[in-house]
Amino acid sequence: MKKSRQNTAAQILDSLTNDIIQGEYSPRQKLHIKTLKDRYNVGTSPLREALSQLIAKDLVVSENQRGFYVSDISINDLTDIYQARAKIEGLCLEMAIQKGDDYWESNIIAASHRLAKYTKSENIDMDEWQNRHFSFHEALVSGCNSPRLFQIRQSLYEKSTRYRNLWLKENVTNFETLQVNQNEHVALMVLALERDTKAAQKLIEAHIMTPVEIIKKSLS
Amino acid sequence: MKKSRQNTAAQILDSLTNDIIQGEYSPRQKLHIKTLKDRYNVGTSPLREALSQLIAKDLVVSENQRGFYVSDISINDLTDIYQARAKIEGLCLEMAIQKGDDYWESNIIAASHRLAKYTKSENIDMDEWQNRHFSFHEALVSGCNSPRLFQIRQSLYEKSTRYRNLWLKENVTNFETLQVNQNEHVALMVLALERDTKAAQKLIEAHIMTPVEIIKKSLS
DNA sequence: TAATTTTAAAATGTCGACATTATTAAATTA
DNA sequence: TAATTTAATAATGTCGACATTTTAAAATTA
Repeated sequence: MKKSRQNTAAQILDSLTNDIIQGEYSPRQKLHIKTLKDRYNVGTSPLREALSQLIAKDLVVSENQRGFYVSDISINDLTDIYQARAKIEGLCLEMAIQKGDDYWESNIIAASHRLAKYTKSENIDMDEWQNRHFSFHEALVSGCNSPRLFQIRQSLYEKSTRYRNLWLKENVTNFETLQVNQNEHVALMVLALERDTKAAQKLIEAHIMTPVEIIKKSLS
Repeated sequence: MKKSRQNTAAQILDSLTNDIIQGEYSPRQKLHIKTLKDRYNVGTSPLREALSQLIAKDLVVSENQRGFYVSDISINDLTDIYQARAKIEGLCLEMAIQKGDDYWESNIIAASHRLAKYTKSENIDMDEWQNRHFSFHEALVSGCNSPRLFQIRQSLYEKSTRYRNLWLKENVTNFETLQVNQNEHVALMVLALERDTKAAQKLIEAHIMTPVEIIKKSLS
């Protein structure tokens, strides 16, 4: 019956990571061993191994003999994460523009087209939009060719997503914002293809920082 | 008898991290559960929890049912890590120069003095020199005020240290290099105090990349 | 009543045992 | 002899049990 190539610890790490990022658990919430064992149907060891990795990922904190808690959030941390993310994305973009080849260019054009088409359409499914949005930004930086920077980028994206989701719980994305945003996407593509490093970097940083003020307000 | 405020998993994580970075274990070396249990005098759970965190830190890799291995090294990874580190250090320095106050300035001057004095001295203990060198660079970026970037910086530093140590196993640092290097340190201080962001950034990136070529050769 | 101490309950962290899977060695076959 | 199959040995990953510590509740004292 055991078919999954993953071990229990890895599986539960995925589930927990997801549940925390999706806001299934609240900041500072206690993560009782017993409760989690029942919920995910696992034993002590793999569960604690997964929690250990979440500590390394800063999504969980622990105190000796006092168990595990979901990491706290704060305005300062929100700003710091988005700021760091903006800078890293700028770095990746810089390197991508330096090294990007014809395939890099064409992938950007393709991803941009898919995003633009969907943003203009009538009934927008936010999940699908997120996918296309994500793909576009990935296409932009995909030429950067630095596994480590990409890993850092991914890790920061994960953390920022958690903040965004905690916010989306109470707010609905409005469609005007999407359109305004879309102008920036087109501009980004143009700057990247023109290899205008400085301008592209400046714009991507601003673009990423856009939601910060909105999220800030909803956290107060 | 139990006095340490840390649990076993945290203690062994420290030991293992250290041993891997110091080159106690070789790249790709198998980490047998049984052997480690005996060596560090611990049970299965805390050991596996520590190994789980090391996986998240990229110092260890694992395959289901095939155990744990020390992460492999490669020329590509070496270059990537140092490159990323140089860029991140540049970012931190940029922010530090923007935000640094009088205390930041004075700390740089102080750390620079301690490093310069020791570099000129006759019998140099490399550990002490490393400390002062580390402190100087920390002083430079300490005004940056971004916990997340600092964390990334620390993590990359750890990884690069491993490469450096694998190299130092066979080589002895020569004292001329230290003197040449020292000129750059002074230059860095001056540029930082003059708030010349661009020049300081450029120099720190080059400074960090210096050892790459040397390590590259010794890994071939 | 408020503060402190004592007692009871719950939760954490560690261990060794065990089932499952991988690896090595021996035996069999071509 | 080389390749394959079978048997044995070893290692991994998971579980539940248990000792230790923390937390909550009850009892005691001032």
